[in-house]
Amino acid sequence: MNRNYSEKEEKIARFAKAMGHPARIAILNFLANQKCCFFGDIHEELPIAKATVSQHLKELKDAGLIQGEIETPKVRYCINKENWELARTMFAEFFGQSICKKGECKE
Amino acid sequence: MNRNYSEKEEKIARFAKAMGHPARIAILNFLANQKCCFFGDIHEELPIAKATVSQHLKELKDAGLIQGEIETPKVRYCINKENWELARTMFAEFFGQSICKKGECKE
DNA sequence: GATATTATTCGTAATTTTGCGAACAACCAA
DNA sequence: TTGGTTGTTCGCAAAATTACGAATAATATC
Repeated sequence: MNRNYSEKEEKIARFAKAMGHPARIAILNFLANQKCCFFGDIHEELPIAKATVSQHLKELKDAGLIQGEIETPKVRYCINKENWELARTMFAEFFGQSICKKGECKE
Repeated sequence: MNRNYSEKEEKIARFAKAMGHPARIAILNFLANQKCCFFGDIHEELPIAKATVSQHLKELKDAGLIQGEIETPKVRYCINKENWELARTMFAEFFGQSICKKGECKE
């Protein structure tokens, strides 16, 4: 047992964890395509109770991937563009790592 | 409450969930850079017990991101290149979605 | 056969996640 | 003031996740 996790590792894991549920992926898809973004519209799209939708939205918000603002009596949700870009970059870099670049992988 | 989740949504969520822990990100980083890939080497890199490492490896394997083969008495782990590519593509597509392309997002 | 090496599996505990309905809060309208 | 609409929060239950040490399996070596 040796090193701890780097901040980068923690960060990408945080994003990934937030994306680790189909409902949250569906929400992000929905918001990314901007078919409007009130809570009710999101809820309508999903096969789960509103309390559960609210919970998923909170997790996405806590992870920084979305943001919400009150437009009484509704709440408008949107992608957090800054962090969306950050996540895009981090995942691209992560998967962009060259495999076996040193030819150490036998096969 | 309306539609169910698409297979694509389920799939990307599955990948994301597997990546949703710093230890598993660290493992993937390690393997992607091929500093060798025996269980012991991976365990050495991480601040957790071997039983826990084994569990994380199992989850990554179940998600399809890695594969392992026995080279008695050791076990060699590697990135599953096919699914790694699939994941790379899916995440790129996911984040590549244009935001507010229809100009519906006020701000 | 006895022992050493390597990694998985078992059993267990603590915590987190997921999900729901009911209750609540905030505001507007009648 | 009494409702009506919209979402969040509360309280709870079931299931999954994370973690560990001990036990086990599989194979080599003495």
